[in-house]
Amino acid sequence: MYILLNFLVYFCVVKFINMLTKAERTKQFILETAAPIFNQKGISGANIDDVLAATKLTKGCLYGHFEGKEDLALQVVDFMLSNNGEKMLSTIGKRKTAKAKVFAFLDFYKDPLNTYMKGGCPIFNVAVESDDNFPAIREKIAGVIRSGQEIFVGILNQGIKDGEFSDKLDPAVYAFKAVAAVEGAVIMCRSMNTAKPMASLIKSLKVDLESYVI
Amino acid sequence: MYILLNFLVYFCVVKFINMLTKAERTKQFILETAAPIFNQKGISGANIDDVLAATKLTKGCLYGHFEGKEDLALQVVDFMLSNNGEKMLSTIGKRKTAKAKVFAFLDFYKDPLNTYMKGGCPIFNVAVESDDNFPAIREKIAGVIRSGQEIFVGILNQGIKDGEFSDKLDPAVYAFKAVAAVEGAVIMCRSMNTAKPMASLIKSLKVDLESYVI
DNA sequence: AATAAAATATACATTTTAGTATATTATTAC
DNA sequence: GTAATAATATACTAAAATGTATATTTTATT
Repeated sequence: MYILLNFLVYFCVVKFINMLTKAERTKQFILETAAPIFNQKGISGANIDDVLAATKLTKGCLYGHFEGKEDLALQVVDFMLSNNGEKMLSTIGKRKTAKAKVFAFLDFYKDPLNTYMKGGCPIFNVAVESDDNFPAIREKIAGVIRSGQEIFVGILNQGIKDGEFSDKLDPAVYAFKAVAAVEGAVIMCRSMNTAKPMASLIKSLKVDLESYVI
Repeated sequence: MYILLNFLVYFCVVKFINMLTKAERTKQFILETAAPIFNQKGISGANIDDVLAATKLTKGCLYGHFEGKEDLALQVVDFMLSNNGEKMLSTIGKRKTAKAKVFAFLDFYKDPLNTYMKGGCPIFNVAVESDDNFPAIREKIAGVIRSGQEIFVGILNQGIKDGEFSDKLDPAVYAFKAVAAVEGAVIMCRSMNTAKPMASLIKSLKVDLESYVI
């Protein structure tokens, strides 16, 4: 009788609800909470005590899940990157045509002062900090940028193949330019504390692409 | 006789050569040496001992010239910004036409792996780190970006006035796009450890402008 | 319900970094 | 040339950050 009850409780609470053990959930919670701290303060600027204060956990707990600050930083970066990737893919995935996908990508950046994760784009934030200091992380970021470019180029190529775009369009050049511009703009807008120039930039990048629409 | 000699030595060594007192030169030397450290490691990542090691000076000396790390960081940022501004203005100033000025600006960024100051563009490096953490510095950067945009827009407007460009060109939009793209590209290239995409980007931005040339 | 294993809390130790007091040396101006 | 002043060096203190040992509590399984 009691055994059955306990099993039920265990099943409902632990397994059925999310299939995650307590420890796994705690670790995930730490990563989720630490991510915006690292994204805002940077890897060097963020510190363990910030994370402990935000999570209201203790050192014993944190060090039970992570070997140290370096390990935490690395996993936080991984978390931010996969998080960002998911969000971007789902944004683009909702659209059918190549043009719609590109437009959705551009619109993703329309509000640089209120990024989905506080502190701006994690990819570029980490890119700037890691290029000279953290070679392992730099390589990780490089991989993300490269694969992002590949996806973007793939979309444009598909557009050409489908007759959406003229073959005068150079996918690699447009993809690089669009990402560079929009990300550079995020940084400029955040510094100047205004989203205004971003709107015209996105419009302009759309016009550029439109000029290749058949 | 000795008085004359001393006066001569003083005049030649201290005044004639550079008009700077020893202390002023030391301070300048500290700023010059600290700048690339801060530019590479960031404000949070850089520390006093790094600067002491690089300058081979001692704490007593450094704290004689700066109130503390915060003061040093602030003055290093100022140094980097004015340094960058001078370099850019001299680059642009050498050119006569608006088109040549813009092209010179773009070419300034052609080698993102070997920036004139180690660590990439100081403006954007500091912009990324300061946007959430150092409001005073953020405002300083914002001012530099704004005045940079004004200068760029001024050049384009002059170009329109002089009949170099069609008045279909929107100076504010092009200026913002060019800076955002080229700076975003610096970050991407540095992360991926290749300057290659930058070349096509610059070419593309030049082609964009050419389309407005009358 | 009981127990082993895992997760978390507490208190402490270590390391790193920033900052200061004082002594020494060099510079400047007479 | 010398005295006053400023610059620099040395040795120490203070604070902040990371990391650890151990105790306690919670979770997961029977």
